[in-house]
Amino acid sequence: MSIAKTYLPKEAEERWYKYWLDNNFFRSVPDEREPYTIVIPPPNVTGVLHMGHMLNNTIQDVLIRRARMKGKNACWVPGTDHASIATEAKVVAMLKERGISKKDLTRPEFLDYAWEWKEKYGGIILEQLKKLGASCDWERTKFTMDDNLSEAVIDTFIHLYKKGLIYRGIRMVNWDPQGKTAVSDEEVIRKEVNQKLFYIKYSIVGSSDFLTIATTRPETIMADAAICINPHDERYTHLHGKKAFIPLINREIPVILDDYVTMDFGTGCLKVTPAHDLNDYELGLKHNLPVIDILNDDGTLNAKAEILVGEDRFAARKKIAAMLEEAGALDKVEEYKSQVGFSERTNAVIEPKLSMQWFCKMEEMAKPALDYVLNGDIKLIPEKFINTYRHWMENVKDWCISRQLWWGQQIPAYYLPNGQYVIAKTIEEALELAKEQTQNPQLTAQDLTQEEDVVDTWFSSWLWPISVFDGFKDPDNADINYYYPTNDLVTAPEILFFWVARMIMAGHEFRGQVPFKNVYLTGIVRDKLGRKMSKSLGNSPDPLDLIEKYGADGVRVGMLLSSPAGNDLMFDESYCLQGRNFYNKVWNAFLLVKGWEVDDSLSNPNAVAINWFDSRFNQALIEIEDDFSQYRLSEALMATYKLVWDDFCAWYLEMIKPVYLQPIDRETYTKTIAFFENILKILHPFMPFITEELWHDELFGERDMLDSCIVAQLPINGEINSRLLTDVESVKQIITQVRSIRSGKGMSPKEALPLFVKANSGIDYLLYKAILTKLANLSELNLVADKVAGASSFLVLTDEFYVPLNENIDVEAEKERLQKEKDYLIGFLKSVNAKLTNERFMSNAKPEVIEAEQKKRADAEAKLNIIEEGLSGLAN
RNA sequence: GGGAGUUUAGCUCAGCUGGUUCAGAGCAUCUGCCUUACAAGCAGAGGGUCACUGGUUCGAACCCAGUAACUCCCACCA
Repeated sequence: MSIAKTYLPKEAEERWYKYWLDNNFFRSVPDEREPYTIVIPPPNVTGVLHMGHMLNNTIQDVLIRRARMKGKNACWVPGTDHASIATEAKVVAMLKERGISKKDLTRPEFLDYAWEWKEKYGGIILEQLKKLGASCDWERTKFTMDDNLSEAVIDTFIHLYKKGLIYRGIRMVNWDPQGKTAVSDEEVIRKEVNQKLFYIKYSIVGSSDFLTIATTRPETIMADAAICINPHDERYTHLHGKKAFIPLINREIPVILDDYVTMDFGTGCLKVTPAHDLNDYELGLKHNLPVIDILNDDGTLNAKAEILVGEDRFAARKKIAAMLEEAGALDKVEEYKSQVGFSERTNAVIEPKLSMQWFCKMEEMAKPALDYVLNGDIKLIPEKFINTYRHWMENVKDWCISRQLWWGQQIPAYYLPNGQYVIAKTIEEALELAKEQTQNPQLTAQDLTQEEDVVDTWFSSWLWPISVFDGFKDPDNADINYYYPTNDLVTAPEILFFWVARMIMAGHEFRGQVPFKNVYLTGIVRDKLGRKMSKSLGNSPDPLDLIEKYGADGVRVGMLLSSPAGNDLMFDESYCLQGRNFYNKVWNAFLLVKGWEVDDSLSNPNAVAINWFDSRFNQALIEIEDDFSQYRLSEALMATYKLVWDDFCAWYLEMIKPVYLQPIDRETYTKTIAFFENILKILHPFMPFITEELWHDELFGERDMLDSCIVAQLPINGEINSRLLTDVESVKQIITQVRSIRSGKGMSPKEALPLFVKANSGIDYLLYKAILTKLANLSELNLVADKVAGASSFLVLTDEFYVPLNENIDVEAEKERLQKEKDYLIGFLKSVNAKLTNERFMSNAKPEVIEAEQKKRADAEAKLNIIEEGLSGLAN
């Protein structure tokens, strides 16, 4: 059992990261080079690295490092998002632990705690990104509540208000009773939930009749304003105009008619609860019904409920069911599945709630944002998302931008004593405006109160590509002029709408330009059973553990190996293992080359191998470039993987490697090192750590330290000798065939075999004698004019190969093999001939297709000839 | 309910404008090897009714229609 050679030591990752930082590799300032810019999708400041981040940031790092190596001025701007609800919730929880209640704090006191929290825990995720090797320009790190970024939020709010795009109004909004704030439609996650459908009897006033309604929310009956039935529903029309008693509280409500009610759902009767359901609200408006809001902001029942006051809505639901049962008003209860909205940030069940909020009109801004994508100014990768994007942009609704929180940018609205308000950046400006508006010069700042609400977090992150370059305060500064529009945005499809689309709107609105040219939408990371990774399932590996186990390079390669754009990625640790094995392979190839001793007196016997690999490398490079240009990162990586593992290690190094302990000639040595350098260059974006480590070895000579990352200038249009490439493919086949014969006969690889060639194709196999001899382990290689009797044989193209063995060959088996091949060729020729004699084929097919078929026929005929000769030879 | 997407080897995926009668890759599997770079490896091998049914075509994994299964997005049926 041999002991595995070591791979990249763990401390090396930290060492090289520090080296990059110390040498300012990631630092970017505007210069005369072409810029390449990515702004990071800012992770929540409360967040810790998860697998989605790993994928996302690996992709960004590959793109940015590649651009940097190609000589562009690559700038990756990192930062975090203040995430109002999530952060405020964490701070409240922290305060609770310390025995402090948010209620007892003033706004500034609370914010002090929040900042304290942010300073303490806010940088964790960015530190984690460094472990992955992320080459961000850390000096540019931004936070969505940095002074300039917050100021930009206020300025844009005022700008949009002045433009008439922001308004205030009472609307039914999605209320998060846990965060005690409104959230936007996009922040509501609908999930199917098993519920109960309660059938409740409402007795008709002045009669023994009753109506039964079905509801999932019996706790809201106290907020009922009417019972609605379909005007065509003959079961109930006689009750129209009558009144019914709400059970338990015995309040009278009217029975009304509306087409909205579906006759065949439930009982065909609908309880109308305008305060707690959007449809009911609209129905209420239509029928002029009162709005009775029985819920407090935290989801408990208020005094208007009359009963169960102070109880939580879910507790109340259970209790009221029991009470109804006792009162004989509960007809039955059925199991029922329905969609329930949950808060994206707190996971609380969303309550539709009528409240005064601030809104941003979207329609006007959506149009140009849609056009950018439709006309290709912004490319979505993969393209299939264009449809979804279009659908959303064409049906866009106004955006509720106010949040009843403290952590965030406070809305710059100031209320006057008369209830009116003014919008201004400062209280001084507000006072001036207020005096003007009220014609009252006596007003003082004390008369004004600023709006308590803050804006939605997305109202700051939609400015991100501009605000990170300070493009609001100073719209003509050197950074924004140089870096904006940015190049690629890499993000998850789930935030296409509430982030990507809005950034495009903001880009147009505030700079008249797209914010980025390409949007690469990654897949969702799932486990290998296809389940989304989540804390509750416990199926998400800790990325830092993976890095510990497989190395950052291994994990990066693992993430990329199976993540085509837009397709979800079924993550499995075995990919990381494959990544680790890969960089270990590179490491070992390095050890091999490193161990060679050069003898300058030797001449170079490897010209063919060197020329071949040179061509092969240039060919692969074109393929890799092409994959990258189409953002096919996993394919680019796989092409690189095969080039390195198969072509370089398995074939090239085996071709040229000298016998153990023998020296190598200078030319082969130099060329091989040059190849290796190129390989390190193409590997670097994928595996920055090991390539950096190897790059600095003395094997590759003295070099300017700073050059080590900027390894540009690959021979993109290098020469490709295609004849050599195809001939070597034949040579490889010959080698495989000989090995296969050996393995089929149970012979040791050490046993050398003779090989006789009857070359019909014109390939000069003597050119490849050294390679064939070495890799196929031949005792001799001879060209012959005639068939060799009694030998194992095989065909490559139309060339015949004979391996005489000591034992006699099995004539019958050989006959059978040849016969099989003959049958195949005959069938094949039949099909080719069928085409070539088909008039329609000849007249419809493209000339090059016909030509190809003709060549196929000629080749097959030649082969058939050889096989027939072989067969007749055996017959004798 | 509306829209989009997927279905190719055990697994994850390629397959560009339709053009071989072995439909490709990586991983996994099987067999043989501790051959002095690498057992985290080397050599060899096996593995597929391209979801199903029809159609168009000289020719279909690819185009069209239908069916089935799965996934995602959007949507107010209590």
